[in-house]
Amino acid sequence: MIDNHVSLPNSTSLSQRLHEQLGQLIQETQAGERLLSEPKLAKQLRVSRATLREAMRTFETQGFIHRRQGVGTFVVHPSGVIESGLEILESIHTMAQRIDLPVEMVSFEVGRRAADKKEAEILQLEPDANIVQVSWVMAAESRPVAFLVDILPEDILNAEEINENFNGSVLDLLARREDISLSNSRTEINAVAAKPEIARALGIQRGDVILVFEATLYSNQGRALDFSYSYFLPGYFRFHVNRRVG
Amino acid sequence: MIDNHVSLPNSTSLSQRLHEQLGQLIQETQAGERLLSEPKLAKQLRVSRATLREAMRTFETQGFIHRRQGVGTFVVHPSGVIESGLEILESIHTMAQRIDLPVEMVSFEVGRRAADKKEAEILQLEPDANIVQVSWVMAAESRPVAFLVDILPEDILNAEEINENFNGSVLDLLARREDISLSNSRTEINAVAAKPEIARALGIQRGDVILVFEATLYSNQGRALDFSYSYFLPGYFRFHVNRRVG
DNA sequence: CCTGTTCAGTTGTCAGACAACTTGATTTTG
DNA sequence: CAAAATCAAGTTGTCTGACAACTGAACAGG
Repeated sequence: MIDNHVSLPNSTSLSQRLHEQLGQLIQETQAGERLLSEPKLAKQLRVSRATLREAMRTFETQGFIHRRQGVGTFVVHPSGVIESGLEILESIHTMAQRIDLPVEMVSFEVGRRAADKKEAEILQLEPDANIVQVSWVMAAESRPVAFLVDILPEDILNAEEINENFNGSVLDLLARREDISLSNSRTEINAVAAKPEIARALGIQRGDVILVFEATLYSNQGRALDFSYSYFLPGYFRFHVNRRVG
Repeated sequence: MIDNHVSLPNSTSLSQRLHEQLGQLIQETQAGERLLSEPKLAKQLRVSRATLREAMRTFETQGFIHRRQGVGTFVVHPSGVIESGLEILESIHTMAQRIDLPVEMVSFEVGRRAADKKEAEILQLEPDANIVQVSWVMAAESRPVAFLVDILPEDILNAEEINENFNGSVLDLLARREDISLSNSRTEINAVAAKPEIARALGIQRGDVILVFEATLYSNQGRALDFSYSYFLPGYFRFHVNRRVG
């Protein structure tokens, strides 16, 4: 057995591995069941109790386990796949792959124009600064199911770069970039009646029901990198959130 | 100065206080700014570094701070109020109060009937077990804005208890109960066209756009306590989620 | 039967230490 | 002089061992 004191290349992999192991353990444990005590679990997973507790905190924060002093740690509700809800940001493309839904990109447009007032404010730009707009329609089984629009400052991503590398997700494009580090996205959720241009893109009637996400993506430095509208045809996707009691 | 080693009544208040203090500190710090180093911050907040780090994990998990080994901890995006998104479960009633929206309960029904197949499965009941159904319409400025339906096993909450204590939220009712401890809720989000009964309740046209939440509330033991449909008239509420990059 | 006590096991918190990493200044080297 | 290598200080990541606070069950005494 390898002593965990040896100098491994660090690269955040210990936390990461631990997180995955613990997540798997929680998933394999039935709701209501107790976990091994912290000292035992720490020994078994070959980490210190402090490190284990930090990892546990992430799951507690998300409501998957519940700790009671003097009693133990209990699994609350594995409920299928952990972290497949909205709390983790992933591209629609990745999401579709995960549920084995074959999709295609049926139309694709890149434009360049001045930002309007709302866009400038959200993206923290001077008025009339230039933005790049990427929009496309995603189809499953030859049927349009989502209409995606991304709006970015021109200095983040220019039109050429998009035309070269776009594979169905601005998010994936940004994630591969070395010079920027993505952090999180604030996503507003709403239901609307389809406006004519949306209806046309999705092949539905004007006024039909649409689920829309309005999201702002931030870098680790707190800069707004991307503002997007995502219009989903109800029924093809199931979005859920795990909500903790306050 | 008081030594923090004295025996205080514990009651989870240390973690709680620390969480609030840290949350406030993060909110007061501009996006991109660095926090004090962990040893300094721990000394200032009068907790050990280990405890501080656990608290920081909760904020990191939610994407509010970002830690870089060897560099420091940075605030990502305070963005107004922390934890006001969907990740925290609160009643519509509480939510309305928080944004100073005066609301009233314009209709209210309690019924008792056998569970259908879907309900029995979700609530983990035998088929044809009895359930209690509570439904009501919430109005703001004399206009219906939401239609709420709660479905509970009869042994959790009986009709009499509801008639006595209902103040506009089954969640608040359950939260006050000593014999059960709430944990989390899995909430599915969708957009639908209003069915006739919903349209009637909300005073809109059949087929109008409605935002609907389908939620299952779980206890700490992993039991499903409540299954609910919440129909929201778009525009009166703003729901958002903070999504971490995976 | 009921009540209070004890005890083992659990999570909560602490202090101090070292490892790994980053950054910028300093020194060395070509 | 310029570039590369080294160093130093400061930061987060992790470990160890310890004690406090709490819970639940077993136990003793009424």
